[in-house]
Amino acid sequence: MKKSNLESAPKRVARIKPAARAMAPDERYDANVDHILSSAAAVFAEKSFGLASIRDIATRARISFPRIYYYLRNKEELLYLISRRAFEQLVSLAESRISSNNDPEERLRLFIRSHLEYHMSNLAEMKVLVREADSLTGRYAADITRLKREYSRICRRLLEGYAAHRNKTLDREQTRILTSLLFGAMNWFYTWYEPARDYEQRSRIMDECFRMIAGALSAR
Amino acid sequence: MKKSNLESAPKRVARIKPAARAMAPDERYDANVDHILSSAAAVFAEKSFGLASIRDIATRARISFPRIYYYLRNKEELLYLISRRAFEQLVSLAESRISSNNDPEERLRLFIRSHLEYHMSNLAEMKVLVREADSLTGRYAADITRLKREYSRICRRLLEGYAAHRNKTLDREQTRILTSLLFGAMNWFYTWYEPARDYEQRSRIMDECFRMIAGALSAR
DNA sequence: GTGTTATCTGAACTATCGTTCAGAACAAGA
DNA sequence: TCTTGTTCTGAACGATAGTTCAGATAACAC
Repeated sequence: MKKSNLESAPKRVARIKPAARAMAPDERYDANVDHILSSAAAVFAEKSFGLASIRDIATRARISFPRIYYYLRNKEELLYLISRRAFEQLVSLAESRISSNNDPEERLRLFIRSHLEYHMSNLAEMKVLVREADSLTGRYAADITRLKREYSRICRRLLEGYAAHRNKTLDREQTRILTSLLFGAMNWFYTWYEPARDYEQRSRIMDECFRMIAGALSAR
Repeated sequence: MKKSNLESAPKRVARIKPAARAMAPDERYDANVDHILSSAAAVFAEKSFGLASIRDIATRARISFPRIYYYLRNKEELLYLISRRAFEQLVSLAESRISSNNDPEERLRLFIRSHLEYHMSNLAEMKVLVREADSLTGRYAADITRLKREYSRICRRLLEGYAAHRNKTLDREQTRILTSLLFGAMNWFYTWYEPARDYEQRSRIMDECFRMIAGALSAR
């Protein structure tokens, strides 16, 4: 049985940890892919995609390097799957959070919290997502671009909703600019966040971020 | 005569374009280094540091690849000098802009304008600066970190000055967080700026950016 | 047990990388 | 023209990259 991750998902048996004994075959296969992907994310985050080697990733994952090719097609697919997973998780996390509330202000705030919380607990993945945004090519790139646009649209809608709620009118350009500025502010996060120092500031950070984008609507 | 770019600057003769005939030897040497560095910046911006090869850079610069080693020590030094130049230019541009004004609000606005204008006219360099921030090692890395801190401190000071001017008190944490959010918003710029589409929006973008950070101080 | 299929790995292949170097080409002063 | 030092390049180096594959090993059905 072989891998083909762009279209469908194959399933088979393996084990990376002896502990993972009691799993069903499919679960183990998925767990192995997971383990490889998170190791790859860590290595890509540390050395960047271009400077990281398959052998580095295998070492970090504590497996032999040809084993990676049993589960994944090639190096680019590693990056693709890391990115896809991250975006899918971001989208579904955001959607589940904002669905619980109807107040436009609260919805925007929840989106920011959702994005930053995911960022804080998935620093390696986010670093990869942000830095390697255009290291993918062809269908891989197209696929990720689509997801990114989807995610971005959620944010833009929330911003529009919040503006309307405050009786401010934003034209297309303003909405686009403000959305980009907000994503910039949030995506820069991994460059300065140090868990040991900043963990207790988490909600303050999220508040400041909301306050900032909210404030951008004040003076008009 | 040889190169040594961490400490002092060497000088000698060469010519990359026949046009650059009338230059003095030192000027030509510097012009050649410049030409190599800006070609390297373009290639690093396009393919990332890790994926770009010396041969790619030489091709882009239309020179033979060993020639790069006549002027520069190694690949890392290319990245180092690109980064150092960019930061030095950013610092001196910002300083010359804000020195012309004493109003705290205008000074902050001028800093933002300065940063974004530089960004807009040096997209490749900024992309490299932002993405390859930690691809340097040892003294190279230490040197750039120092410059970055210096530049960042300028911004922080301006933010503090502006807050004081509006009778808001910011504690250390808030200042740090807001500075980081502002830099994030600005440094994300290269990911969405398309000259053909956005050139006319330049000052609007800078205004929105200022309004955003100014607005962050409003609601307290 | 045997057979079958899924899983894994050592070894090897080719390409390309960063870097070096011996010497060619060139410029300039004598 | 000859000399001297600077500038440039073709060719080559060792290292390491991504990837493949034949065969070893393990898992399971019978």
